[in-house]
Amino acid sequence: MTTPARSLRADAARNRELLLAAAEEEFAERGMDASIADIARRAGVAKGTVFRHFATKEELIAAIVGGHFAALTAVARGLLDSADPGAALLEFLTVAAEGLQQQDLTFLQTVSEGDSMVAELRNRLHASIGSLVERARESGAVRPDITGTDVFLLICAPVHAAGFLPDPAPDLWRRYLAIIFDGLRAEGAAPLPEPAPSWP
Amino acid sequence: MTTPARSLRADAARNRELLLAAAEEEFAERGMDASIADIARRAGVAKGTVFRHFATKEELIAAIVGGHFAALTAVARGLLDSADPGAALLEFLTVAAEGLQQQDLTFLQTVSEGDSMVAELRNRLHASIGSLVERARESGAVRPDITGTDVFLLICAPVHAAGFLPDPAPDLWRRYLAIIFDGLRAEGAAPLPEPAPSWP
Amino acid sequence: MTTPARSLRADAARNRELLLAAAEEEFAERGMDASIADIARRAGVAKGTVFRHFATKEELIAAIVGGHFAALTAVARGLLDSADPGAALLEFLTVAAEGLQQQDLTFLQTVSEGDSMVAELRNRLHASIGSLVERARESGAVRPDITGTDVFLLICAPVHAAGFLPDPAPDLWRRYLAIIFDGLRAEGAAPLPEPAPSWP
Amino acid sequence: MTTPARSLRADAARNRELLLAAAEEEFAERGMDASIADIARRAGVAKGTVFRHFATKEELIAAIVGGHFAALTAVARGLLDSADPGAALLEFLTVAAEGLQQQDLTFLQTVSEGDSMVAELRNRLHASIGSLVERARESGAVRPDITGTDVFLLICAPVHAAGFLPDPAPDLWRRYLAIIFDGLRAEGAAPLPEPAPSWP
DNA sequence: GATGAATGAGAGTTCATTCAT
DNA sequence: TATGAATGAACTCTCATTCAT
Repeated sequence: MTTPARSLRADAARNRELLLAAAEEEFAERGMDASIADIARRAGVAKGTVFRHFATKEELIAAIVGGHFAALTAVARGLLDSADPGAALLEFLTVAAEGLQQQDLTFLQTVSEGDSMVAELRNRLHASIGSLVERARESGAVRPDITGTDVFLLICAPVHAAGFLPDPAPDLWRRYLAIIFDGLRAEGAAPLPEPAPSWP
Repeated sequence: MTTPARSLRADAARNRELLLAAAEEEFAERGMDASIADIARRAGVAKGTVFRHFATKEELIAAIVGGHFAALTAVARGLLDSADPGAALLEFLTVAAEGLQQQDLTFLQTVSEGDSMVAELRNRLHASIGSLVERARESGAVRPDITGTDVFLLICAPVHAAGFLPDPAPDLWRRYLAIIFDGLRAEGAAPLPEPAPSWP
Repeated sequence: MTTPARSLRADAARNRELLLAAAEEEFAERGMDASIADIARRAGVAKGTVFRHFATKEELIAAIVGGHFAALTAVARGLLDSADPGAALLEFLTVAAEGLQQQDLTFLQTVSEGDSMVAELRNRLHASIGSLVERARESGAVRPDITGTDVFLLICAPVHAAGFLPDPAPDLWRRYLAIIFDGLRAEGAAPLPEPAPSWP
Repeated sequence: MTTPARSLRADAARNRELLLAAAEEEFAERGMDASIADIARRAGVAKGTVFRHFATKEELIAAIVGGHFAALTAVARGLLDSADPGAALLEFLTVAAEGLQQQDLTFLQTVSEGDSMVAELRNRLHASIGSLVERARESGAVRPDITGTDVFLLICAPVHAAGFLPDPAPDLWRRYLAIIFDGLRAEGAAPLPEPAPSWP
């Protein structure tokens, strides 16, 4: 009963999602060496179809990274009116790490650094985190000299640390998130060296 | 006082050093995609010379990673009889990060994971860090449930975090080292979630 | 009656044939040192296209050798119901040598020794020759102690012998085939030294 | 007590022999892919020393092939005054095949085709075989239309035929030499097709 | 005379991308 | 629109050969 024109679009949309999912898995397993051919095979489409959806490999990577940024932005915004700002910030970092936990995809960020759409989504995420941190700071949950940029830069650290082990326990990153979050609180700690970085 | 009998070997040894330095720079700038051809060009030697010194690209990477591990082991050992164990641990993490600061080379570790020489050097570094942490723990400078493995895994975190900015201030990593080190101390902090990881 | 649905495949199939022909010529002229680049150039396609059709150089060689085996098997089978078994055997050896005559490709056999498809085709050829020889033996056309394996091993000898001359007359091999075939008949000859070899 | 000048020459001569032996073994095991480096290692000398004795790889191969030709020439000449010319010819072919038996080195002949020293030695061998065959022909031991060139071209055939089996019995070639030699006699056989080849 | 470090052309192979069907 | 065959540049690695020591 769907109109043919729509069914084609639906197919295309479905292919796009299949491709993004396949690409993410493939990048997770093979790192930057994941090939377009393997991604296409995993998604069950032909190589040419990948390029119909994403003109270059970089564009595909940008879509993945941008998707993550957008999802995290939604999470951050959803936590903005939480009653406990400190707990909200911890919750945000936890959810963010859970998304990364399966495999470290941080290397994709470097590749998509120049993409303007990604830059826009990254800015939005940064802004949302900024609000989250501001509330936490005002409530005394984190040091007064911690900024949203600091938190943004530290998101991946727990998963990344655990990833240095060949077969890390699936929840090991929670241990390092706890350590780092304690470092953000650190009641009575001395002021941090180096000024907070400015956002580009 | 120089040994003239080794003049040719001296040339070869010099080339080896030139190659290691060139490779490190090239990997830093280009990531895993650094090519042997570019490394050779930067070192001022022919492509074939790279393979005379390092039979495969992986062997070259292993030499770089192993060299870093060995250097850090020496640093850790030199700090073992320091009067202030807590300061010694911080000093170690600082020197380690300084070595990484130029650029993030952590992706090389993944490649050389299977190399037995690297594994041996990594084990030695891990053991030295273990001693450093044990002393710091006994002196009350760090949480009682922090292990050498924890510290080993966190070495790269400060530099890695700063690296998410396109043009980070050269000493920005010191800010994140301070945060993480505070998390390691965290007097009166609750016990960490997740047990400390075992070393493979 | 042609299948238009396969027009693209037809192009690919044509390239495959072009490549096999070019490879055969190139191997004949240059021996084992024939390069994929030269083969591609002679076939009028890009280097990458060679690898689309044959994943490795060995696979290409296996295709050539297997093709020859299959063609010879067809010849042998076609001669099985000939009225004169001795003449049929001679005809088979003649046709086989004609196929080799252009140039000696026997060195390719060594390379493809490990390939299972080639092994299968070689076994079939061996079996067909076995039948041909059995009939010739029963009819008294060849010595009683000659086996199919003997004949299989001697197929290339006439062409190979002629090939030791720099510019052999194009039909010189017929002279050596006549000599060897006479050796197979040799009425009243003494029994052969060494038992007939077993087929692996 | 040896003069230094002579001891050096003796060393050099010894190295030359070591190299030829090592090269022959290496070519037998690895075929044309035998590398100068492996030959040098097997001979226990440095790569540069190989090139002091043989300016190019082709020169080394020429020395091997030429050595075989010279040795066979000596054998042929030694058999020239044998009482039974037919047996002498068979003995020559047997000794020649025994030299090849260890491994097939015929592919080296192709490479050294252009070398003038090899050509000279090949001509001498051809001439000696010519005398051997002439006597056998006159004595009625071989067909009247068999020439020395025919025999020259057929020398390798027995070993080559046996070599098509993966693990031929060490004396299997004797079986094929018997067949071919029977073909050379073949009393009452029809005249051979194709005229005898002329020697270049 | 012997050594082995250096050279550099060229090998097989991979892969993002294009384009005819 | 989707396909997958074709492309060609780039890669790692090999090896005969040269030459400073």
